[in-house]
Amino acid sequence: MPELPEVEVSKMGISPHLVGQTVAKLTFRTPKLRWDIPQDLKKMEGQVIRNISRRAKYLLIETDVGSAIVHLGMSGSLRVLDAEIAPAKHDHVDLKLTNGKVLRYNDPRRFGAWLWTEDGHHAALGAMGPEPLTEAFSADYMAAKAQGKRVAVKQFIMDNKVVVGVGNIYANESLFSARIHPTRAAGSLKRQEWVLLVDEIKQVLATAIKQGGTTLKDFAQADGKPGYFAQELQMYGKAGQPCPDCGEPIEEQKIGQRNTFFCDQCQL
DNA sequence: ACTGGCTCCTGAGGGC
DNA sequence: TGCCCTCAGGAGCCAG
Repeated sequence: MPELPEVEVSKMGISPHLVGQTVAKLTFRTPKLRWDIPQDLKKMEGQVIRNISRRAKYLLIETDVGSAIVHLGMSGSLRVLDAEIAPAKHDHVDLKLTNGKVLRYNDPRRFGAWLWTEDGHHAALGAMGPEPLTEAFSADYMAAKAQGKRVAVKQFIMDNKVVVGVGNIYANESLFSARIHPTRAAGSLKRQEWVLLVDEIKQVLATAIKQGGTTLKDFAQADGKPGYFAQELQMYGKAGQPCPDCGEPIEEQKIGQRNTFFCDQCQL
């Protein structure tokens, strides 16, 4: 399940292979992923890739005539390969370069997306909260935004309109690190608790990106598993196991259709 | 304006 | 060994 760190690591992994290269051909082996794949993407053919950028969990492959907007969904991955290598199962998109390489998109569950924008705008990119690793994502911002909200704090920090890029795994982990109970109403957190939580979210995301950075060769996490950060996880997927802090069994509960792991003793 | 629930898809994993 | 059933999960969309 690519979360923001995985997307960032993917960006760092593919950028050196793509930027400055010319697109030879785009091939789609499925008409749709999460949404229909727009034929306009073929306008990239013959264009030079100027830059790869990231907004939330979307990657933008930028050319002078427009940009491909790529989302990895929960099982998507990007690899740069020799173009002669035959596509495998679930290899849905090829972006072939004139230098004999191909950017290949694999996505078993097809929750991902390839979209097209000519002016940098797209409905998928609209109405999003700040990036978590910028100063705009602060305790003051969150305290103000959460005022009067009764929604569970876990759902709140996973809401892209509040802040982008905090997925289920990192929401669980950062709430434990901040010792805040996931079912608390977002509006009930004291300012000091936002200070702690915001700090933990930033830290856990930054650490995960750094970990990914040490294994850049494997930037494409093709399976749905947590990946390189797995050994760092304290809560996620550990129901029944002892809390690393107090030893009480870790609880599991659905919050907003999402599996949630927490320690009833430590998280208040 | 808020909030909760549904939906897409397929592989993995549990039960028998 | 193998089949069948259930479920996870990002995020847009819809209904109440």
